[in-house]
Amino acid sequence: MSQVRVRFAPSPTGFFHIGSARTALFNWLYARHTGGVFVLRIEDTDAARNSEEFLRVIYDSLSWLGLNWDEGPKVGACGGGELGPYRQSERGAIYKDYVGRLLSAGRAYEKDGAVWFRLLGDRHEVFDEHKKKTVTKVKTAPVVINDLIRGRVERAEDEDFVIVRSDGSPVFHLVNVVDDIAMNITHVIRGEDHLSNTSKHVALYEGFGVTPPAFAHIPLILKQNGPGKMSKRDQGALIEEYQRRGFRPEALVNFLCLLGWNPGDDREKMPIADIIRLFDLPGVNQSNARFDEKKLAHMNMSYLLELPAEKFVAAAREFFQRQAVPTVVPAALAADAAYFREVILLCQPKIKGIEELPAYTANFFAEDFSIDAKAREKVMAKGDPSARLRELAGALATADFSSDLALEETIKVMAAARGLGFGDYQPVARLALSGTNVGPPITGMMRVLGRERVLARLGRFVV
RNA sequence: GUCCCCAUCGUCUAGCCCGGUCAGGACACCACCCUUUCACGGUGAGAACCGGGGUUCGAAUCCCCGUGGGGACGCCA
Repeated sequence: MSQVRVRFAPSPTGFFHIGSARTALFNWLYARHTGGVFVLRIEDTDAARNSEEFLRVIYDSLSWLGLNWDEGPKVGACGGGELGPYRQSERGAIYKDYVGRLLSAGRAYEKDGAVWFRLLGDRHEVFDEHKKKTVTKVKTAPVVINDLIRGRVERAEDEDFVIVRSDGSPVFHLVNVVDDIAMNITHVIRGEDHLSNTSKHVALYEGFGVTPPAFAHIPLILKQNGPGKMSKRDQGALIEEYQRRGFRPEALVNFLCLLGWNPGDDREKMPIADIIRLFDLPGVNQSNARFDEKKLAHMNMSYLLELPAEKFVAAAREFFQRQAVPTVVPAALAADAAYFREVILLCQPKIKGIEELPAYTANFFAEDFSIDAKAREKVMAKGDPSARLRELAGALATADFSSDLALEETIKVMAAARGLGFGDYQPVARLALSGTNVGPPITGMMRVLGRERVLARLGRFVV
């Protein structure tokens, strides 16, 4: 068989939905797995709802996820191709030509100013409960779809349908099929919500005298709470949201792959190259999957943890730069780059997401941090914190601040001399230094803050 | 209302096609360990074959019915 050609055909509505992302991803994976071509086609027939800005959302989201397209609108290194234009708003003449063929073959007719596709079979009038009106039903031979994921599906289309509106604009079913024919699409991989439409599409293929492509209907993503499929209004539905929150795209991609597909063994976290190698349509599940943000968050953390230092620092800086104006951010960005780097790397192993960073690191960039009342109460309730603080300040006055280990040693020696341990100093030191009882290792904090600031904070802290 | 798809722990899933395993893993939850706080990590516990009929020596696995969930029935895409 010739080269696989798949397509992703989003509509620029201003949102890039997580379900769309997975459809794009599965198409892309199949293209990469088979050495085929991934086509991006923009379904922007609804002129009123489209804009260049909305197109950007699509391009940005796909690029961020790493789903590069071989043919389609030219954006950066992506796009191009001989079978364009790849925006439906620019393909009017092609649709007109295809509709003309149907008209002259008697497979389409005009009624009420619109063009209708004519089904083949006996006709009779019947009252439709759902539409609350009398319609003309057509007794057609059932269409058989050999779905690559679902197997044999049979469905009979039973009413003629509009393919060109009375205002002259072509309808989705028509343009979809025409473009798939014109762009030599071999495999249509799309959401299960289109399974019922497929009988219409197959009828159109037959009308054009073209063998339909292979179909693969992937399961839907259901909202995590409540009934129904995920919609753009649901929590966690938008790709831009994850991008904005500093998620790792590779984590989101990995997570999305696992919604309805698996490598056949227990592996979950895996490099994209492995996924490409293992991915195949028959391995895709048939049942819908419920979205689980906790599992995604865990996957993201896992990727964050292993991110190389410079990439992590860059991701953090980028995230800080995009923040609206929380008080700590300007200070953090104004800070010395080397210092910023030290702070961020100190916190990398401790956080679950990039978005925690501003709050988590706030006390590194400002001296006027507040003291957490609960933490204070806890610390003050045990031992003699005020004495510990004085002793600590004394020891640190001459300590070596160049390494965590040296600091730890200094504190341990000083503690041992008094029959105490590191743990007797850690809580109060943390409270005085950061105002909380959580954070990165205390010696690391001291090293990064430096002697001067550490002593100042210890001295300033009132017991 | 009509049509289509689906059905294993709370969630994502392996196992199903080619019937025989203590029904496995991950997230979440709980306990313990590690520990310098908080995390990470480690160990362990609890947790599922939707129901009913068949077929069979034997059914999560094959068949039928029911129930439940999802989707489609636009001059939206």
